[in-house]
Amino acid sequence: MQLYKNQPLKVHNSLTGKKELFQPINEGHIGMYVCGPTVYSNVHLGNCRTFMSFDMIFRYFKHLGYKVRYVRNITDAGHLENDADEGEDKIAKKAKLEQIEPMEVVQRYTVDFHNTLQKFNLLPPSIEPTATGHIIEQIEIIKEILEKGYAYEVNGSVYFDVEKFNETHEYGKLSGRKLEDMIANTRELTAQSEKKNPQDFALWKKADTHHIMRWPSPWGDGFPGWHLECTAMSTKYLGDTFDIHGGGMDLKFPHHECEIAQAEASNDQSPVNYWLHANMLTLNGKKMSKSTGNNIYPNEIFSGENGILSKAYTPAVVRFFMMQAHYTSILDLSDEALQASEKGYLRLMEALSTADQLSTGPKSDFDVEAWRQKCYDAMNDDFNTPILISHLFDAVKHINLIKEGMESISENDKTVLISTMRAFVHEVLGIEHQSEAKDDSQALNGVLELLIELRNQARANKDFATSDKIRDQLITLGIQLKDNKEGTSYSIK
RNA sequence: GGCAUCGUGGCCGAGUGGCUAGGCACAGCUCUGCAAAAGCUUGUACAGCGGUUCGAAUCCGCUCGAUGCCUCCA
Repeated sequence: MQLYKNQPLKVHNSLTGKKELFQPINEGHIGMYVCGPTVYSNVHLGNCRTFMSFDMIFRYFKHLGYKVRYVRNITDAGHLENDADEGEDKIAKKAKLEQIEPMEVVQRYTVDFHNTLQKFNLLPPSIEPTATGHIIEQIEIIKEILEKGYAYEVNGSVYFDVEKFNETHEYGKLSGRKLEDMIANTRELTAQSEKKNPQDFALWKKADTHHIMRWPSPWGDGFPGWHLECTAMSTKYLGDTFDIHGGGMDLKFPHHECEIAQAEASNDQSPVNYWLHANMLTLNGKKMSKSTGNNIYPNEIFSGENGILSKAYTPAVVRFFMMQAHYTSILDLSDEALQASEKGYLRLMEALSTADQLSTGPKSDFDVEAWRQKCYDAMNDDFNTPILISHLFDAVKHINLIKEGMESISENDKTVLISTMRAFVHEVLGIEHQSEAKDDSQALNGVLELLIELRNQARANKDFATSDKIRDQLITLGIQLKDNKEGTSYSIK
């Protein structure tokens, strides 16, 4: 029996603003689309948070036994830089700036994107389609929308007619906006545009003579509008209506609003049942953004080379830090917060390895089954990872108590405890034990055994100068000696 | 200006009508040659002002403040 059958899951649906019981269109199967990055520069940490949140969601679905088709696109064309007429896409601009091919830009930053996500232990999506690989599909959708009368062509560009669409549909339902309000608010400026209304958005843009990224179309050479690719790729791989669409909060309007409009205009059905939005990561209380310069790159955190943090943090620590906040909450990154997370992370990892060595008794002093269900309850409540983690720490406490001989656990409960801990920490949260000085374990282990023996001899001889020297020197190397009743062990940070 | 979200103890961060989330830091205790690690114990916080209620941090209103979107952004 699949887990999902007895673990009812609630998700916060941005479309209704409510937590709803999640029910996939096809039992046991989930189609999920998440807006991926535009690959015109390195991913910053804020991007990573969003993808990490959906990675956790993807992982939990899989853990529950669902078969998930997870589509996350790569935007390698089409995002307009400026308004209307001077429209130029970011990738073309960057390519011109660096005097290289647009596809070189795309390649470089796609590789960076994959490398970074891999460090953060993100699972690859099932399909990672590119915008440039789906130009034909996008053109087809434009044709459909034109046929239905929700778009118009001007000088080789095609625009979506928002006002017309709004007569029969509800533009703004996702972001809680009303078209009348928007019109009332934009009366100033924005004249001399090709668009009938400022709210209209491009489905296809004419490429001027020196525009490098261009494709032929029924309306002349040009390139697709930036909302269209997601409609094309999501419906192609997941169907006209699919279960989940995710993305960053900042994409809610206009991007996702436009996706809904395009899909409804072309095939008259609401494309998505559950819209999920991940909230922003802030730095010094401000949103991280490439354009304002308020950002930090993942590699700067891993290396410690940045002007913001006091030290380096491993990807696992950063991931744990992010998992300690709910995905729908704004999270502020700071050195203090990362330090606190690092300690908590180490304690959790430590408990995970001591759990294996726990000796068992005839009965358990703690209700492992009830605890296990609490972990599921937390995740079933809109993927509440902070609560899950609080329960994991509850288990940490018991593990340590059992180790100290103050509580006991039965063989069976121990097995459940360990497998549940592992499942949630590794499988669902995607947190692995990463330590910097790990790989040379064989030799290092022997050396440490020797040092521990020498130290204990010194202690026996009351030569504390020597024993303390060994202990203190090791701690500066990140190796912690731990004296228990059974002897001395160590852990590497 | 419009729309939206939010304001929780020293810090981070859950929760949401009555039943002290959790992490980190701090303090005391146990352990220790001294420590560290680990364990135990302690913290009555919910922006302000009104209102609803037997009861609100949690619901409603207002005020103040923050953030996001309204132009490309995860």
